[in-house]
Amino acid sequence: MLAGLFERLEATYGDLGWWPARDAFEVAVGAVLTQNTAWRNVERAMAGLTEAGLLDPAAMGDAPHETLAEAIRPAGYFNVKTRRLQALCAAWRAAGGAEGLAARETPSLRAYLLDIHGVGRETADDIVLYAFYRPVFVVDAYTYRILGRYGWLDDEPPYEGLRERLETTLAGTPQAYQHYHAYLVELGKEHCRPRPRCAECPVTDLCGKRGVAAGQG
DNA sequence: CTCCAGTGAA
DNA sequence: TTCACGGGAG
Repeated sequence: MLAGLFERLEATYGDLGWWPARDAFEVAVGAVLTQNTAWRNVERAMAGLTEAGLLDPAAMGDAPHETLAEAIRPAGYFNVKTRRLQALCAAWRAAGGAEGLAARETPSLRAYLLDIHGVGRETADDIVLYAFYRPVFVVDAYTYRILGRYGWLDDEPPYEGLRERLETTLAGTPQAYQHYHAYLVELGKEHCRPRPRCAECPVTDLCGKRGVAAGQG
């Protein structure tokens, strides 16, 4: 019963205030910047972009590599992320901006985003869910780790299969999926870490692998 | 599987 | 000092 897990997480965390952004483009930029990067550092990079006047598809897309790289430096991987952001800008403009993208059906939107250099499945689904409010469960490393320990995963199902299975099981609204993903990230950071801290975990009584020796989970 | 890279907590 | 980070490409 996954529903029970998410009910408990909702009771524990409520609204975590995800995803802080002013518009769809800002969500997409944040999604690229946060790849394997702490959100704290993404906030600094976003501030750098605002300060440099680059938080805009045209300005960012036309900026010199060095200029953009310098602005996003705190987020790390600044050279690869600069190329990815500029690929994002090119695709964003070619699609007719946020309006053009919003006009697409969800499968078409996902496919279009996945075609962009630097936009993988999780980044695409972040954008689809948080920028365009489509009902998509964002699967990430936390999802595999938490649900695996929880005892809900058979072994290690492929991304798409797991995503569809979760969406079928939960049948949630976009808002529900926005919260669910935030809950798993929070739980994964605070308790269900690589080395689990089960002692103060809010869902330990529901977990199939509670009491597992810390070190290998 | 290996880079990419800065930042703060443990 | 190591570890971990709202991952993805080559």
